[in-house]
Amino acid sequence: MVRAPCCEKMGLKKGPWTPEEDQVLINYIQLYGHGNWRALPKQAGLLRCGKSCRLRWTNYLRPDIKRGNFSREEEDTIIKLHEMLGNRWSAIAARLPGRTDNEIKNVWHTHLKKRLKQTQANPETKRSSNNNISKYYHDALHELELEPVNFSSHAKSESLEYRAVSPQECSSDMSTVTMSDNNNENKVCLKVESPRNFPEMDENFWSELSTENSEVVMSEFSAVDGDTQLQFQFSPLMTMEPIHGYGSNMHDSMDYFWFNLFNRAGELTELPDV
DNA sequence: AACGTTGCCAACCGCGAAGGG
DNA sequence: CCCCTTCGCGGTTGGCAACGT
Repeated sequence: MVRAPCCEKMGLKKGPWTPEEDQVLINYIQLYGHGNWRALPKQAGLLRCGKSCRLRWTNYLRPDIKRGNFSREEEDTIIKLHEMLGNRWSAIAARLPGRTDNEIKNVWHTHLKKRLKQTQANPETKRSSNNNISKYYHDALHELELEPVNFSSHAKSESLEYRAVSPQECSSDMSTVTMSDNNNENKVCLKVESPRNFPEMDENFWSELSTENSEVVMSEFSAVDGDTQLQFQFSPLMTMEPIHGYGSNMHDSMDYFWFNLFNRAGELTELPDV
């Protein structure tokens, strides 16, 4: 394939944008939108390539962009999401309203990598981050108007800190959790009757969840009378240990997992109308 | 004050995916 | 299918400002 000529050879401008150029781009997009980035600069009267215009708009001029320093909560979210998603900056940005992938990437390389190193060297900081996971999980639930799943903590053995919660122990509004030891390879099997109104998720969601940095394998998924039944298999706890200090016990792992689950569910329910 | 170094961030580059013809 | 264009993503760079010597 023949690559398109670069901007300079076409006599197009490169480098920092001037306020005048910004205004031209904003005015044009407000009037006509940005259906075709390649054609846009010519139509708008800008001596830029379409790619440069797109970048300027998506990373800087878009009206919904949040400027200014990242809050501690945003930084914590980035660290958590980076654990789950790796260098998928656009996927991380999709979960941080008003922040761009470029901005998040910069923050990661300039601040958070360092902070994470310090965090891993300091167990006390690690503990406070764990509390944030729980917070995000509950925030996500609240946003989706879902009831929290009732996990009851109980040290049944060294490797298992949750016990089964009988329906009698839960109020009628609560979800129920049943748990059984799966004799097969020391795995723990957890069956969850999900909260009401649990969002519908497609195959991609589940395949991504079970294969990517995740120690959780979904073994069954079915919808019964409008309710969703989920069954997950958890690897032995020792395999959760390497995840940067999370999952050192079952409680952390469950928070981690539910945060992951509901955060993604939230995103899927907020897909824009086509 | 002058110079070198480091940190930061906007912008660029190149690749791969998606999609239309 | 294949070819080509367009778009989006992640890695990298360049220039500026702050800081150190």
